[in-house]
Amino acid sequence: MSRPEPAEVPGRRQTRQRSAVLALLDELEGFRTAQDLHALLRERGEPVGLATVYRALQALVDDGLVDVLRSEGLADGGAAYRRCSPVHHHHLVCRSCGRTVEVADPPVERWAARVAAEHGFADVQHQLEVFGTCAACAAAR
Amino acid sequence: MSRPEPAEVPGRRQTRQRSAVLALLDELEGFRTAQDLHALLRERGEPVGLATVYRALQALVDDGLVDVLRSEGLADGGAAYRRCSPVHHHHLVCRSCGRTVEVADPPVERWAARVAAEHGFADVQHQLEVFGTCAACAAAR
DNA sequence: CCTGTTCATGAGAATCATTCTCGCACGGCG
DNA sequence: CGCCGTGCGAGAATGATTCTCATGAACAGG
Ligand SMILES: [Zn+2]
Ligand SMILES: [Zn+2]
Ligand SMILES: [Zn+2]
Ligand SMILES: [Zn+2]
Repeated sequence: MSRPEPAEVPGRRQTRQRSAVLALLDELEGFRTAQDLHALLRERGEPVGLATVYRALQALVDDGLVDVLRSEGLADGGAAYRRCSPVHHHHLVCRSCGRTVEVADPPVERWAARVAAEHGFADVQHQLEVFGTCAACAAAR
Repeated sequence: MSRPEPAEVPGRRQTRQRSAVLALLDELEGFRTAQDLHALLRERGEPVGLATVYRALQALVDDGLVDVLRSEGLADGGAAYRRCSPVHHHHLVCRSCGRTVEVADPPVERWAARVAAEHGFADVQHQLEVFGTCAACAAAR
């Protein structure tokens, strides 16, 4: 279905490893840790060094093609990555399988800016994530 | 001024170290890392083992007396802790000094529940933090 | 107050995700 | 085809947090 692959960013070389990481992320529905991705690539016969996976993910995050989640909602103690749309959005994440839905909430955007201004804060950013158990996982237990 | 110290939770022993950690948190305005707190206690002549600081903080978080922030907004790679009120709230945090204001946003509470329900998610939780530069830090640069 | 049981402490080792080091391979370009 | 600079990978290094385990303190009962 979705295979837009605007994976071309000037200054970055296109290598087998980087393409493999992005291709894998394109197929997965939810957030996955770097180590998960590394293991999956290895299983598929696309051997990529762990350090390279981290580097590729970092580059993708910098280029805005991938979102990173550090909250404790998922993964015991590691960051999780997901191929996301480049427009501002938030996530509704399944705690047990990682399945994720991108959601937008215009009201919270304004609210964050307003409350920050009221308290004299500048340079405002916000971070909003919703965690839960998806229907499939709820049924499977 | 504020010295309510409801530090009594059944099943937990009251020790010098635990009291010291909570007392220190009561005086600080913003989020601090475990290692920061450890160093501060040491400077004050209240020597507490680092492992104990971690254990005390964990207990306080479990008891709902302290909030923990894992986002990358503050502290390079570590969790930060703060004495917070026990009612549900969110944070407006200064990226540079850690100063924090507790804020409430009823609308987002309803929004989170609704959007989760629409997608078949149960057991919903949410997490919202706002980061910025406070007036004092903005002036100081 | 005295005493035993139980839980907390702390120094250091262990864990674990992530990053760094550095020699080697390869992409892109002339 | 051959160069230059970047990307790769294996393993070491880092850094926060947790674990281990022997010792010491809290607290209920007597
Ligand atoms: Zn699920
Ligand atoms: Zn937003
Ligand atoms: Zn500030
Ligand atoms: Zn809320």
